[in-house]
Amino acid sequence: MGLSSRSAVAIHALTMLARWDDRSLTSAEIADSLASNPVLVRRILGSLRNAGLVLSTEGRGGGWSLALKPREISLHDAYVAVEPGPVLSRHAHPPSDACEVGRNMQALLEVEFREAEQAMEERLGRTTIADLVRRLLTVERELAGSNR
Amino acid sequence: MGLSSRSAVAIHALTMLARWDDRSLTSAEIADSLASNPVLVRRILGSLRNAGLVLSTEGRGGGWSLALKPREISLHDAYVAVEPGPVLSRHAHPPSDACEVGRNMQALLEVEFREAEQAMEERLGRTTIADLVRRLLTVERELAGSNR
DNA sequence: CCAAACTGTAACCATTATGGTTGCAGTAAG
DNA sequence: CTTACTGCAACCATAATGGTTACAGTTTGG
Repeated sequence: MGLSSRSAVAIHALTMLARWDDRSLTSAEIADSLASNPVLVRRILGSLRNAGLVLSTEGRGGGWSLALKPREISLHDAYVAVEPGPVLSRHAHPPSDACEVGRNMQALLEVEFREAEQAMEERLGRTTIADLVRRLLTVERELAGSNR
Repeated sequence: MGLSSRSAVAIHALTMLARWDDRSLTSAEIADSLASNPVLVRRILGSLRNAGLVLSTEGRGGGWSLALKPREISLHDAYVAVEPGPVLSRHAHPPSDACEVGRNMQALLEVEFREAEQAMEERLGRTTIADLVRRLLTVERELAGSNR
């Protein structure tokens, strides 16, 4: 399949925090929306907090809120905060040094893969959480109109 | 980590086939260069054959060769031939339909992730196996020169 | 005709990542 | 002092991955 769904969860959570930024949300509320569970949400929001994207407060009435404005958080920010490794995996083992191809392939591939990943990340950086909230509200408004 | 290393193996193998395109290579030779084993190589080359990139001949003296010219095979071709799923994973479960964010997030993310993946694939499509062989030979030539 | 050298597959294994879950300590508010 | 949170360790089931063995089928060379 590919990477984990952590990026999807992170972006989902950030969008919720931006959508209801007048109050703080609990990990249980976010887990409900994700049809997941609070511990998983806290794990991922913990990574986002380490990256300085969200804040958490403990104790009763605590919860999570954005540390930055929605327009200051890109999908790329969420992605790098929660996704550890590279998208395109390199050789499992270093290839044979005895082979002309083997001893050069890693370096050649490293360049190609890195640039391909950067292209993807650059594209992710073009959309912000604010963009998602705006589109979200547009869709909801149109739905409300058609249900009149 | 991320995706499998199948793309790396596939590109490695294609580069070997292009480098020594006067003869056919066996899965054992390619496995040697990869410091891996023949069965794994045959599995991946099998995918490349299904994609029409390589040919195999059975029996004694058999092996693998390119079905196209090296300049007609891009890294993207190898990537799509061996990599099944998308790079960026979507939600593990469909989110809650009761939540305003939940019921819209999948569609919004689908657009963003797809475009990001396309940016990556577009970049992979810009390099061909012929490019890799050329760079490979350049490096080897320089090494030979400095060892004089 | 037979042995050697290949591909093609199925089956299996160990390791790892992932999502999910339980349990519990710590903290803050009412 | 109880309630409602976060924080975190521990654990589980599942799936993907790379690796390996085994063996049937195919082609060539002697």
